[in-house]
Amino acid sequence: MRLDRDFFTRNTIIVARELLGKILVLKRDEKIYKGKIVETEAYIKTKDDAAHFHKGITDRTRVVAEEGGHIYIYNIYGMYQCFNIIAEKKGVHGGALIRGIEPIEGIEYMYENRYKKPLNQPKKREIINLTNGPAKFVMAYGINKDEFYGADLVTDDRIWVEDSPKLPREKIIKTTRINIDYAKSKDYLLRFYIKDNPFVSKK
DNA sequence: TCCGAGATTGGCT
DNA sequence: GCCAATCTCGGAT
Repeated sequence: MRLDRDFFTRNTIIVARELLGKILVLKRDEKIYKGKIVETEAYIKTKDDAAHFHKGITDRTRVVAEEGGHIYIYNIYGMYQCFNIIAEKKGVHGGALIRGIEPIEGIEYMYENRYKKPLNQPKKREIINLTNGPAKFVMAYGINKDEFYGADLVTDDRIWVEDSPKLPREKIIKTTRINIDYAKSKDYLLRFYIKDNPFVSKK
Protein backbone atom coordinates (compact mmCIF):
# COMPACT_ATOMS: atom_id res chain seq x y z
CA MET A 1 0.00 0.00 0.00
CA ARG A 2 1.24 3.45 -0.96
CA LEU A 3 2.44 5.73 1.84
CA ASP A 4 0.16 8.73 2.20
CA ARG A 5 0.72 12.41 2.90
CA ASP A 6 0.66 11.94 6.66
CA PHE A 7 3.80 9.78 6.51
CA PHE A 8 5.85 12.45 4.75
CA THR A 9 4.67 15.61 6.47
CA ARG A 10 6.23 14.69 9.82
CA ASN A 11 9.59 15.70 11.25
CA THR A 12 12.44 15.15 8.76
CA ILE A 13 14.49 12.93 11.05
CA ILE A 14 11.54 10.65 11.78
CA VAL A 15 10.72 10.42 8.06
CA ALA A 16 14.34 9.57 7.18
CA ARG A 17 14.49 6.86 9.82
CA GLU A 18 11.10 5.34 9.03
CA LEU A 19 11.80 5.25 5.28
CA LEU A 20 14.19 2.38 6.02
CA GLY A 21 12.61 -0.87 4.86
CA LYS A 22 9.97 0.87 2.72
CA ILE A 23 9.72 0.05 -0.99
CA LEU A 24 10.48 2.58 -3.73
CA VAL A 25 8.37 1.65 -6.75
CA LEU A 26 8.81 3.02 -10.27
CA LYS A 27 6.59 2.07 -13.22
CA ARG A 28 7.79 2.98 -16.69
CA ASP A 29 6.87 1.49 -20.07
CA GLU A 30 4.99 -1.26 -18.19
CA LYS A 31 8.25 -2.17 -16.48
CA ILE A 32 8.14 -2.31 -12.68
CA TYR A 33 11.15 -1.42 -10.57
CA LYS A 34 10.98 -2.19 -6.86
CA GLY A 35 13.65 -1.81 -4.20
CA LYS A 36 13.87 -1.65 -0.42
CA ILE A 37 15.30 1.55 1.03
CA VAL A 38 18.26 0.52 3.21
CA GLU A 39 20.12 3.78 3.84
CA THR A 40 19.02 7.41 4.26
CA GLU A 41 20.35 10.75 5.47
CA ALA A 42 18.31 13.61 6.95
CA TYR A 43 19.01 17.24 6.01
CA ILE A 44 17.26 19.51 8.42
CA LYS A 45 15.97 23.04 8.63
CA THR A 46 18.00 24.35 11.54
CA LYS A 47 21.75 24.66 12.11
CA ASP A 48 22.60 22.27 9.29
CA ASP A 49 25.06 23.94 6.94
CA ALA A 50 25.40 20.69 4.98
CA ALA A 51 21.87 21.16 3.64
CA HIS A 52 21.57 22.74 0.19
CA PHE A 53 18.76 24.96 1.50
CA HIS A 54 20.71 26.10 4.55
CA LYS A 55 20.93 29.70 3.35
CA GLY A 56 17.40 29.69 1.98
CA ILE A 57 15.53 28.31 -1.01
CA THR A 58 16.96 28.93 -4.48
CA ASP A 59 15.70 27.89 -7.89
CA ARG A 60 17.59 24.61 -7.55
CA THR A 61 15.97 23.77 -4.21
CA ARG A 62 12.52 25.30 -4.76
CA VAL A 63 10.67 22.00 -4.26
CA VAL A 64 12.03 21.75 -0.70
CA ALA A 65 9.47 24.40 0.25
CA GLU A 66 6.60 22.14 -0.87
CA GLU A 67 4.84 19.78 1.52
CA GLY A 68 6.35 16.40 2.36
CA GLY A 69 6.22 13.67 -0.28
CA HIS A 70 7.73 15.64 -3.16
CA ILE A 71 10.98 14.62 -4.87
CA TYR A 72 14.10 16.78 -4.86
CA ILE A 73 16.76 15.71 -7.37
CA TYR A 74 20.06 17.55 -7.79
CA ASN A 75 23.15 17.22 -9.95
CA ILE A 76 26.45 16.49 -8.27
CA TYR A 77 30.01 16.41 -9.63
CA GLY A 78 28.74 17.23 -13.08
CA MET A 79 27.77 13.68 -13.95
CA TYR A 80 25.59 12.21 -11.21
CA GLN A 81 22.18 12.83 -9.70
CA CYS A 82 20.91 12.23 -6.18
CA PHE A 83 17.35 11.60 -5.04
CA ASN A 84 15.76 13.14 -1.95
CA ILE A 85 12.31 12.84 -0.43
CA ILE A 86 11.01 16.08 1.02
CA ALA A 87 9.53 15.97 4.52
CA GLU A 88 7.64 18.38 6.80
CA LYS A 89 4.59 20.54 6.17
CA LYS A 90 4.53 23.05 3.33
CA GLY A 91 6.95 25.90 3.98
CA VAL A 92 9.12 23.96 6.43
CA HIS A 93 12.40 22.88 4.88
CA GLY A 94 13.75 19.35 5.30
CA GLY A 95 14.45 16.24 3.27
CA ALA A 96 15.85 12.72 3.28
CA LEU A 97 18.57 11.66 0.85
CA ILE A 98 18.17 8.04 -0.23
CA ARG A 99 21.66 6.54 -0.20
CA GLY A 100 21.10 2.84 -0.81
CA ILE A 101 18.45 0.43 -2.11
CA GLU A 102 18.14 -3.36 -2.21
CA PRO A 103 16.68 -4.50 -5.55
CA ILE A 104 13.48 -6.55 -5.25
CA GLU A 105 11.90 -6.52 -8.71
CA GLY A 106 13.08 -5.45 -12.17
CA ILE A 107 16.69 -6.37 -11.46
CA GLU A 108 17.20 -7.20 -15.13
CA TYR A 109 16.18 -3.64 -16.09
CA MET A 110 18.41 -2.16 -13.40
CA TYR A 111 21.31 -4.23 -14.66
CA GLU A 112 20.85 -3.03 -18.23
CA ASN A 113 20.57 0.59 -17.14
CA ARG A 114 23.79 0.34 -15.13
CA TYR A 115 25.99 -1.77 -17.39
CA LYS A 116 24.43 -1.30 -20.85
CA LYS A 117 24.29 -5.04 -21.39
CA PRO A 118 21.73 -7.78 -20.63
CA LEU A 119 21.80 -9.55 -17.28
CA ASN A 120 23.47 -12.92 -17.79
CA GLN A 121 25.30 -14.90 -15.10
CA PRO A 122 25.90 -11.79 -13.00
CA LYS A 123 28.63 -11.74 -10.40
CA LYS A 124 27.50 -11.11 -6.82
CA ARG A 125 29.64 -7.97 -6.80
CA GLU A 126 27.85 -6.65 -9.89
CA ILE A 127 24.48 -7.03 -8.17
CA ILE A 128 25.63 -5.23 -5.02
CA ASN A 129 27.09 -2.46 -7.17
CA LEU A 130 23.75 -1.88 -8.90
CA THR A 131 22.18 0.18 -6.13
CA ASN A 132 24.55 0.59 -3.14
CA GLY A 133 25.05 4.35 -3.50
CA PRO A 134 22.94 7.50 -3.83
CA ALA A 135 23.72 8.05 -7.52
CA LYS A 136 23.89 4.34 -8.32
CA PHE A 137 20.27 3.45 -7.63
CA VAL A 138 19.19 6.58 -9.50
CA MET A 139 21.03 5.29 -12.57
CA ALA A 140 19.67 1.77 -12.00
CA TYR A 141 16.08 3.03 -11.93
CA GLY A 142 16.79 5.30 -14.92
CA ILE A 143 15.56 8.31 -12.93
CA ASN A 144 16.55 11.76 -14.15
CA LYS A 145 16.02 15.27 -12.92
CA ASP A 146 14.09 16.56 -15.92
CA GLU A 147 11.52 13.80 -15.59
CA PHE A 148 11.07 13.59 -11.82
CA TYR A 149 12.13 16.88 -10.19
CA GLY A 150 9.19 18.04 -8.09
CA ALA A 151 7.08 14.91 -8.62
CA ASP A 152 4.79 13.98 -5.75
CA LEU A 153 5.15 10.46 -4.33
CA VAL A 154 1.63 10.66 -2.89
CA THR A 155 -0.18 11.31 -6.17
CA ASP A 156 2.17 10.44 -9.06
CA ASP A 157 1.19 7.41 -11.14
CA ARG A 158 4.78 6.58 -12.15
CA ILE A 159 6.55 6.57 -8.80
CA TRP A 160 5.59 6.01 -5.17
CA VAL A 161 6.69 4.42 -1.88
CA GLU A 162 5.00 1.30 -0.55
CA ASP A 163 4.57 0.61 3.13
CA SER A 164 6.18 -2.33 4.91
CA PRO A 165 6.24 -3.51 8.51
CA LYS A 166 8.14 -1.25 10.86
CA LEU A 167 11.70 -2.45 11.45
CA PRO A 168 12.76 -3.50 14.96
CA ARG A 169 14.87 -0.91 16.70
CA GLU A 170 17.98 -3.11 16.79
CA LYS A 171 18.10 -3.31 12.97
CA ILE A 172 18.48 0.46 12.61
CA ILE A 173 21.95 2.01 12.84
CA LYS A 174 22.20 5.76 13.50
CA THR A 175 25.47 7.50 12.62
CA THR A 176 27.16 10.44 10.89
CA ARG A 177 26.57 11.49 7.29
CA ILE A 178 28.94 10.88 4.37
CA ASN A 179 31.19 13.35 2.52
CA ILE A 180 30.19 16.52 4.34
CA ASP A 181 33.50 17.15 6.10
CA TYR A 182 33.28 20.79 5.05
CA ALA A 183 30.20 21.36 7.24
CA LYS A 184 29.98 22.45 10.86
CA SER A 185 27.14 19.95 11.21
CA LYS A 186 29.29 17.02 10.02
CA ASP A 187 29.08 15.20 13.36
CA TYR A 188 25.28 15.25 13.60
CA LEU A 189 23.85 11.72 13.78
CA LEU A 190 21.55 12.04 10.79
CA ARG A 191 22.38 8.93 8.75
CA PHE A 192 20.32 5.78 9.16
CA TYR A 193 20.87 2.32 7.69
CA ILE A 194 19.69 -1.25 8.09
CA LYS A 195 22.18 -3.34 10.04
CA ASP A 196 24.09 -5.96 8.01
CA ASN A 197 22.44 -5.07 4.71
CA PRO A 198 24.93 -5.42 1.81
CA PHE A 199 23.39 -2.55 -0.16
CA VAL A 200 24.40 0.06 2.40
CA SER A 201 26.94 2.37 0.72
CA LYS A 202 29.31 2.69 3.68
CA LYS A 203 29.48 1.17 7.17
C1' DT B 1 40.30 -9.33 -3.16
C1' DC B 2 40.73 -4.90 -0.93
C1' DC B 3 41.95 -0.07 -0.37
C1' DG B 4 43.50 4.59 -1.52
C1' DA B 5 44.68 8.13 -4.85
C1' DG B 6 43.51 10.44 -8.97
C1' DA B 7 40.45 11.61 -12.76
C1' DT B 8 36.12 12.69 -14.15
C1' DT B 9 32.44 16.63 -14.93
C1' DG B 10 29.27 20.76 -15.20
C1' DG B 11 25.61 23.36 -12.56
C1' DC B 12 25.46 26.29 -8.92
C1' DT B 13 26.95 30.41 -6.12
C1' DG C 1 36.10 27.24 -7.31
C1' DC C 2 33.25 23.94 -4.96
C1' DC C 3 30.65 19.63 -4.56
C1' DA C 4 24.87 14.84 -0.30
C1' DA C 5 29.75 10.64 -6.02
C1' DT C 6 31.69 7.01 -8.80
C1' DC C 7 35.02 4.52 -11.57
C1' DT C 8 39.45 2.79 -12.55
C1' DC C 9 43.85 1.41 -11.77
C1' DG C 10 47.79 0.46 -9.20
C1' DG C 11 49.97 -1.68 -5.23
C1' DA C 12 49.31 -4.17 -0.99
C1' DT C 13 47.20 -8.17 1.26
